[in-house]
Amino acid sequence: MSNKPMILVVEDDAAVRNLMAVTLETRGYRYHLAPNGTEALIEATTHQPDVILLDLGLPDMDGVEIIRKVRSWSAMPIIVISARSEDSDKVEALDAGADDYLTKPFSVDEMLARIRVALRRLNADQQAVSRENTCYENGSLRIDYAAGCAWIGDEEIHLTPIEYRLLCLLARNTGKVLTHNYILKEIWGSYTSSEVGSLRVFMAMLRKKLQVGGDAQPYIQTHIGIGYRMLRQDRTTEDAQ
Amino acid sequence: MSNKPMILVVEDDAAVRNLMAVTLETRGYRYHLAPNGTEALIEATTHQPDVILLDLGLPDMDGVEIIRKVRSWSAMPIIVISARSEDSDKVEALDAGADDYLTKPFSVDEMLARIRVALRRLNADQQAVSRENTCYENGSLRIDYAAGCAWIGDEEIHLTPIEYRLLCLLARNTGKVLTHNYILKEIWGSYTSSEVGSLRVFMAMLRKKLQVGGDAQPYIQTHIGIGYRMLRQDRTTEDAQ
DNA sequence: GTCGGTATTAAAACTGTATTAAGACAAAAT
DNA sequence: ATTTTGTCTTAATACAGTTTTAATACCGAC
Repeated sequence: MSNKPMILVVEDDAAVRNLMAVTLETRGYRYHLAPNGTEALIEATTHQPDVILLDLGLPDMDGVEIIRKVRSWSAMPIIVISARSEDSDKVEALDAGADDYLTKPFSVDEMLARIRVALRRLNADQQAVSRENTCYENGSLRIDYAAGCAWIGDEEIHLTPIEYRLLCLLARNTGKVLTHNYILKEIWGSYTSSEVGSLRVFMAMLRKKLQVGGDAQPYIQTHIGIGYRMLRQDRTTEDAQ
Repeated sequence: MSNKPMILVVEDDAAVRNLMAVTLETRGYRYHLAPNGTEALIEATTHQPDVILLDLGLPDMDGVEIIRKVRSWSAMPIIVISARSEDSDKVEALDAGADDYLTKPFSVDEMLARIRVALRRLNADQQAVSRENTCYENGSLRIDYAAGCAWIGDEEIHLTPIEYRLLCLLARNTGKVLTHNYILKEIWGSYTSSEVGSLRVFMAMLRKKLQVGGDAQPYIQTHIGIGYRMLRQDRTTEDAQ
């Protein structure tokens, strides 16, 4: 399938046909139109659409016939759109091979949703592709916020919860000086003077852990009497050599 | 698939539930009944139905939630049967992963026809879909989502429903740290009733079962104070030797 | 040299975790 | 109905990792 899914619209009413065309176009679909059964079958074979939207009330051919013919050589999704709302009609079309059945008048949103169902089934695994870029990179330091892990180069560094949150806080404010009080409030919620000692211990720990594999880049800078700052390290050690 | 297709009916109204049971039985289907979301999830994993008929108005859980949860480990057909006829409800359910949407009151014949559509597609998929689409592999661990089974090497490991869903959840998020709360919400639905203690027991169980046949790869990693993570184990034990 | 603020280290206190076993519970079989 | 089988939860124990506390060494400024 190319980037945009292709929909074949089989509908004899020109007004409805055009409405569908506009709707599909604005939603990012490609489409072909067929006003009758004969052309529908030709279009279906020549353009190999991803989904067929099929009106049953066609002038030249019974809609169920079309379903059977298409089904004889293809399993492409067929969504019937029909004015007939009798159970027998639905059952007949569905048993002939249709995948879905919408009765007129129908909601455009519902139709689009059912098209998405058909497309989703076509390539079930393609939906997982859209993955956010949740990574932070700085020098050879990399943080994957989604995974909740950090690496120096290729080596993962194990961080305790407080260490990890501290690193994230510094990373999100790279270049900014964060005061002791601000950090304590962000990490511990509240602060007392005695807790500054803990902060220092964690900073020492972080710095030590950020030095694995001979990576001696000074990520964390001390600002005496104020707080700490994460420095931007654009060149990695690999690049520098 | 065995001789008779298995349908899971999720419906809180006992009268409707029984009506469905009778209908399905006379048409030659096997069935299981679930009056709420929690039991629905258990049934879905234990009996591996061919189709789920899902009422959205359940007492304990939002129906769309159930769709999402089931979709996280299975592609089994889900036909929603709901009293809500709003477009937005339909779109939400369909986009969450439902395959079809029927509004009450509905025709029994139409329902049966739409079940046949789902079953027909299931058969087609099972012939067409290759193993890679439905299988997860990591080291010598293999999960077949379609079959609902897991293996270490050539040895199948028997998993209880919760264990299986837990493993799938971890597998789907290989490399990511999943928090306790997230896991509890995904598996149990709500994390107020159950406690982290149960989760720990299941994790211990899973780890033990993943160690059959001298395969001592550490698949599941603990992140203290946070949660768990499934590690990628690219080299299998066979390859390593 | 002394002083304020800081880095580093080690051990104590604490919290969270693995594991086991026993009891509760539900489904299937007799 | 009753037993059997299997699963899930709860509770108890020992254990590991994390965080804090405290003690010592450091560095620059005055």
